[in-house]
Parts: sequence; C-alpha cells; structure tokens
Amino acid sequence: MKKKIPEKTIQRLLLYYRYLYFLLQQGTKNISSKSLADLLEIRGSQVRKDLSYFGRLGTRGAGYDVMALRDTIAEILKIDKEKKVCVVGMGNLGAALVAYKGFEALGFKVAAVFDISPQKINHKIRGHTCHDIKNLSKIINEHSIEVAILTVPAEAAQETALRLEKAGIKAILNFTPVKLSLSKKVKINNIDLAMELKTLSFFIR
Amino acid sequence: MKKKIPEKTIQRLLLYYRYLYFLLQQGTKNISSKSLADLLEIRGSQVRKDLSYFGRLGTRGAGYDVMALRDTIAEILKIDKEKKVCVVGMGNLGAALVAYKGFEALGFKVAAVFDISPQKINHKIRGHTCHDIKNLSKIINEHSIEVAILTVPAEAAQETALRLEKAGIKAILNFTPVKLSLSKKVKINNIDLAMELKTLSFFIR
DNA sequence: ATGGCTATGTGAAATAATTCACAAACAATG
DNA sequence: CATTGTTTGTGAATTATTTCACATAGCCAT
Repeated sequence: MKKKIPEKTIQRLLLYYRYLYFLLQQGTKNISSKSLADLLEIRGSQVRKDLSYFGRLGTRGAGYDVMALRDTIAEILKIDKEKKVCVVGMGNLGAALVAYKGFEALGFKVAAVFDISPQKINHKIRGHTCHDIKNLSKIINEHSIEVAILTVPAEAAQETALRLEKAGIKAILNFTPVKLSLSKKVKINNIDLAMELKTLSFFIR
Repeated sequence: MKKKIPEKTIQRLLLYYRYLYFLLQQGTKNISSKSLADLLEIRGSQVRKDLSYFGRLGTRGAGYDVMALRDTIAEILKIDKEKKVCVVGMGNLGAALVAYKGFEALGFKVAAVFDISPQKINHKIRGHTCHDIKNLSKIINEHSIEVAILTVPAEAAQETALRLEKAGIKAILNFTPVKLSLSKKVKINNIDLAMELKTLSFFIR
C-alpha cells in the first residue's frame, strides 16, 4: 500500500493549498476536485489522485471541505511549523532571496546568512548580520539549521556544498549551475535560472 | 519520424553543453556517451537518446567529437544568437536577475527593465534605466523583445501578463506564485521559489 | 586487409505519470 | 425512506520518459 509520493504531487499540493487559502478568504465552504482542477488547468482526477496519497479527504457527492483540506495540506507540508534556513553567498541573488516574502508564507525563517567577503562580513544585509563562512558549522549547529540556499559563485559551489554537508545540512537548494557531488544523504534540488530561460525561449514559435 | 522533443531533453542538452565547454578548455578531444553521462550521474543511453533527436552526431567506436558536439548544441539552442529579454518588476529579485551573469553566457541580453513606482522610473538600476510600465508596449516593439521575465508582486501578475501579451511578448518566465491565464500562443514557464524550497524540505529525513 | 574491440543509434522493454471510467458513497429532495 | 443526482476514490488504460540490449559502424593493431 505505502506508495512513494511523487515530487510533482507535493508541488501540486502547494498549489492546492494556495487556492484553498484564497477560496476560504472568499468564504467558499466546499469545492469539488473538478472546480479546483479547473483553476489550475489540470484534471479533476489528478487532484483526487494526489490527495488520495494522504487518505480519504473528501466526501462523495459533496466534494472537499475547503478549510479542512487546507489545514490537512498545511499539516502534510508542515507549513504551520517554522523551519530555519540559511543563505550562503550574499551576491545580488542571495540578498534578494533573504528578503523574499514567499518563503515566510510557507513557514521558512532565514536564520543566518553567510559570505566570504570582508566587505560583507559583520555588515547588515536586509536586516541580517552577514557571518563569515568560516563560522558556517558553528552557527548552523547553534541554530539547528537543516536547509541551506546556495548562491555562491560557480567556482566556489562544490567546495561550499561540502562544507554544508560537514556542518550537518540535510538539504540544499542550489542556485549555482554546478552539479554538486555529495553523499546521497543530502537532498539537493537545483534551480538553474539560465536553463529555465533557455528552455523557455527554445520552444517559442 | 519528426518526433516532439521533450522539454527535459532540452534541459539536458544545456547541461551537456556546459560540460563540453569545460572539457574543451581542458583539451579533451573526444568523449563517449558513458563518460559524459557519468559526469551528470545519468545513463549513457539517455545521452544518446537525447542527441539522436538531432541526427547522428557521434562516431561508432569513437564517441563524440567534443568541439563539434558543443558547436552543434550551441546551434540547436541558438546560444550563439543574441536574444533580447526584458525584466518587469524591479524589486529585489528583479534587480538581481538584471545583473545575473548566467543569462549572458547563454546569449541573453537584458534590453529593457520596467517598474510602476515613481521612485524607480528613470533611475538607473544595475546600469539600466528603469522604464515606466506605461511604455511597455512601445519599448518592447522598439527593441523587438520576445521574452519577458516577470517579477512583479503577485497582485499585479495577471494584469501585467496581459499587458505583456498585448505588447507581443512570445514567452514569459514567471517568478510570481500566480497561475497566469493567457492565450495558448504565449509560452509560460514558472519558477516558484517558495515551492522549490518546500518540496525540498518535504523530502528530508 | 582482417579481426578484435569499442561505442553509437535505436527499436523494444520497463518504469513513471497522467487520465479514464465507473462502482460506491453520500447529499438533496419530496 | 426511497429515489435521483453528484462526486469521490481507485483500479485499469493510456501516455510519456527512461533504460535495456544488441546489431552495426568505425577505430586500431597486426
């Protein structure tokens, strides 16, 4: 029975959550898989299949209770629980991500930021005092940080990733265009901005 | 014969390109699908299948000529041809993307940046004069811009996307957590930063 | 040349993800 | 409380993607 949950399902779960949150504000009490699916331009069966991984969350003939489903998804995704993250590399992108509001809305809290440059260390960046990357391990352990956002230059990516692994980081959101080689224990997701733009432009016309 | 090329294939093509570029600098003349695949932790058959969409690019018994393959991929992806993009929304993220070096390396050129705020309009942001979003259509046409990067606040996303469509934009890289509703003619790719972080953290432990 | 080796290119098989389709559950109505 | 209509939950079918496996092409040494 216990089937592996696809990453795509988790992604859609978050989309459902956002719409349910909105619908609840609108005062909507119930919604069918079809209606929810239409908002996202997918199939109702996709919504039902996704939700079925987590039990019987709907009522036949009536659909889903908006508030209950929203809360169930929040629990599944642990949106209610604060999760500490650190951002490593205070270039333009790193600094922008520190200030990014979308993370907070899902329970993430930037607990520390790091850089290697003396011009940045001990200075405030968007309200956070930038730490010397030398103290990575110490600070990550002090704050029990499990997730890191990596925005260092490509040349420093692999080396920094190894330091993160040594420091006990469990997951890395990697914005560098580098294939990080770490043990299987560290979960890595890559966001390759240039690739996204290239893929997009390939398919026009 | 003419089979549809999967988006995943295009993404991997770019990864191949980056490694080939690097290998060429190292002076490597030839490489097998297996060796290239190992660098990316995928299968050789995947590399060969991906490349086979574009013809017989290798030599049996000898593998692929690094320079020739790199150039072929550059041509397929039109990396050699400059492509103009605009960035709409000069918040932290928008400003960071304007300065992002990774785009240039793939032939993208930021040709215009826009915002709605009087504090930003006509001021320089990372070397670009910020334009009033009122002039979106005019400037996009003047520069023949086909691709837009959308980094406005969520509330303004749909409305701005419609303006981009009207202005003749062919593709949008959407950083807002909003499902944009446009005609099928406009290609949209979404980068949902908060979702990526949530998906990542869901799968730890 | 010839033979042995190596690595491609590609149908076929396997795996993964999505969609269909329908029995079963529940709501609503009279 | 029976009947009608709606919508879920889920196997089965479909579609997409990855991997296998091998015939075949080309290199290289003798």
